[in-house]
Amino acid sequence: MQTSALRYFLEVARTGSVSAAAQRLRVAASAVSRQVSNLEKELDALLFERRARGMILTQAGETLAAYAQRLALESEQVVSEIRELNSADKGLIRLGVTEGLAISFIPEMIHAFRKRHAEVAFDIKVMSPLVVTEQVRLGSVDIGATFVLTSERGVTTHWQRAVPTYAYVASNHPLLARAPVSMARSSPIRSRCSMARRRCARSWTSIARHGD
Amino acid sequence: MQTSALRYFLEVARTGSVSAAAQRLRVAASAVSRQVSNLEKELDALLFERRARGMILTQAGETLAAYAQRLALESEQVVSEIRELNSADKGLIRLGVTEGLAISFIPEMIHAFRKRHAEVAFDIKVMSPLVVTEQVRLGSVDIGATFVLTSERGVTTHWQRAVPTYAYVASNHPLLARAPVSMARSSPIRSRCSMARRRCARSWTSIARHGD
DNA sequence: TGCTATTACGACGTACGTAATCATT
DNA sequence: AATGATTACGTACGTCGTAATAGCA
Repeated sequence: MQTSALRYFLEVARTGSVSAAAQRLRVAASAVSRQVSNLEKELDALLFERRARGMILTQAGETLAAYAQRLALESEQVVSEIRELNSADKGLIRLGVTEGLAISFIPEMIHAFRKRHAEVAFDIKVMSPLVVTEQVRLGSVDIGATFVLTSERGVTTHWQRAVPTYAYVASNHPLLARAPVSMARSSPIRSRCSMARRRCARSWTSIARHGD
Repeated sequence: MQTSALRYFLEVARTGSVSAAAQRLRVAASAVSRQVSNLEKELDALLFERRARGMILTQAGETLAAYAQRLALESEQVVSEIRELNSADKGLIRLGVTEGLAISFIPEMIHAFRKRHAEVAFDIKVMSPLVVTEQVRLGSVDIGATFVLTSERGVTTHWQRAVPTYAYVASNHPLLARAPVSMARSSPIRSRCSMARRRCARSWTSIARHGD
């Protein structure tokens, strides 16, 4: 992942000797010596003091060693992060959806998808629209489904379609007097009180994924 | 400084296109494509989604891009830090010394050294022993000279020698009654009051440099 | 003389560019 | 067709290892 010059250099800094570093790295001493030398030429600075019994870091060397050390750790970390990313998520798609979609729309979609890809599992979380976009951006979910989102940085809208939207109000609500309404039985969930369903507007349902 | 694979990858991530990245990097598109492909093989993860109009980062790609971005900045910073380190300090040696040495010991040493290397300048700062070791560790001075320092992390003692140490007291001080003393004229600096010089013990004068 | 780092040089590998090939619209 | 990514292939440059050389106790 990182350039071999820095790996060689770092090993020399650790062991204090070109030959010892070469042994650990399982390469010829000349290779190590050359890489260190190239590094010094590129940086236009001496990295080591050459002493009879080995190499001692100069100030510039100390600076570079501290950097290389940090870099080695971070790179290690990032690589393993990426590795587990695509092994853990293989066959698992995490969805973040708003309440309405979780009931009606998404289950059908998943059902259809799993007919063709039975090996894929879904993890569905229900959340508010704002949280959906946030989770998408953070990468906590792979795909978000929500109502119109004003274009958000870090989130790409990949698909959207219009769906009918309704307002549920009590049957004696004043709003019912102001426009034509289509009455309907309330859904089982809301059966405790009598409701009227009124068409309001077309709203956009969006499927969004983490992106630019 | 950093591997070209990451530079290429980062440019593709920025521009969202292999050909655009190649143009900016002034290399063939095939070279860029190959490096990205190699990176994907090495990490065993897809970094981009290939779309008709270009390349879009996957989650793994986002992770790597964030890392590569940070790395690019840090590496830039370290390189310039090292560059200015050895250009500014060329021919200038910053010394941190304690008071006594600044008067008697160091000037002679510098004088002798400059007979052979007239092009080297010295910047002498007088400070307390504790501060000397601290400044050495921080790299604020190149070389510190002080009395015995208990072994300090981050500071290497390169040279030390025994020097006679004296206590100066007023000539009528009670201490003078308790042991043999060798009287001496006070130094010009201290000529305002009459002093007696008394040998106390051998103390170690140390030359220390920033190191391990 | 023994230890270590560095340079010389031939062999191999990697990265590049040109050009042909895919894939998508 | 047109745009953009990828693959094929020959060349050039870089890196390696062996071996010779140089610097320091």
